[in-house]
Amino acid sequence: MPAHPPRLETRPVSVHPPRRRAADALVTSRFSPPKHIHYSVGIDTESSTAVSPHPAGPAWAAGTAADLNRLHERINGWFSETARDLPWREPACSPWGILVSEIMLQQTPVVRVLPVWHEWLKRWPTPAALAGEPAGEAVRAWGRLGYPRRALRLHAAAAAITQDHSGKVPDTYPELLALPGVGGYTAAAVASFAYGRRETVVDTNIRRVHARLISGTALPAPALTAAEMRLAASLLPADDASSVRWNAAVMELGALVCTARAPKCAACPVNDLCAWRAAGEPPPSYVPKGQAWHGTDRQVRGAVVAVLRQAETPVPPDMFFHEPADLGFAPTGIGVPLAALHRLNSAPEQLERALTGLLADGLAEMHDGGYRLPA
DNA sequence: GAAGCGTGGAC
DNA sequence: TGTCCAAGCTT
Repeated sequence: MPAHPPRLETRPVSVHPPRRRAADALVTSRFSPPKHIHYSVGIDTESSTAVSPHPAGPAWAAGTAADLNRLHERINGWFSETARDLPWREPACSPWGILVSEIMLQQTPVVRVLPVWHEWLKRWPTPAALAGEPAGEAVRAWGRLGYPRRALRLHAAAAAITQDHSGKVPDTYPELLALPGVGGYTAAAVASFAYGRRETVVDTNIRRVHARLISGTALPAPALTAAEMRLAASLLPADDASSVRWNAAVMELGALVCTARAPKCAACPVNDLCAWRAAGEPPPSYVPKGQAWHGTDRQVRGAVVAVLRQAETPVPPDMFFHEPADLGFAPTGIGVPLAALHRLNSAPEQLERALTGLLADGLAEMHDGGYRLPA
């Protein structure tokens, strides 16, 4: 059955912008609302599940324009007072800086990204600068952020931007989506935050806020659904500037207040409107399965990449399969990650799988009979 | 659609 | 200590 867009009822509503404090200058300047906002409120009239309240939810969720405006006012006001002064939110931050931040922030906490992001932008202030160096340098500079394939893809994205976009980060969703390592979330986030476009940004924070506030559930579904996208789109303010601010504000609310564990409902600007609270905070309907770590191939891969990051010359296979002490390595330099690798006591087959996988993924290559990061 | 992919802080 | 989880993407 062909998909078709839901019918939308729209009507303009004017709202006053929240008061602005001097301390929020950095944040509010990038996410500055217009003097008079005219929301064109979209209500999904065909897919009632998208915006319908939890049966026990408060009256606001009837989905009227006034209700939606209340949400916008409250959450935007909270954002003005509470938003963190992150460097990629500064008006002077380039689209490249924002793209780099979005890739680094995938599955990775802000506090760990900050120092690496600063070093990265200092060393490679433009996509062309990064594209001009070997991919292995990107993996090295990635440090211990995790998921080093992201570094590889960011390097590939820089090359694509340099070759196909004259060195300028593209400003439309489809062009961004075509870049390596850029999926639906990141494409929408860069188009919104770097270029001020009206895009429906949906990340894990926003999904969780919507799940609780609107749907009345403790957690969103295991995977992003079409209904969630429709809901997010229906909540998005109509004009570009307001939509950008709303995207950032809801994400920040999920990151700081509406957290996965122990949400700080007392500090929430919309706690009286929350369907999940009104329903008595029912527990999640499913238990998310945590990722195993100890003893896994992933753990071995990580330890091997740590060795390659430290190595200045190709690493012979023997060094992975034998005790570093037996090979005469002091517990310094490359001896440190080697010792860590051997403490894992992984089976030779597991080590073999890790090395083979790294070669297949382009995170390692053979040179002079040894393994090294891609040159 | 499910599985695979890193890392370290918080509780 | 072990478990959970963080601005996802790719195959």
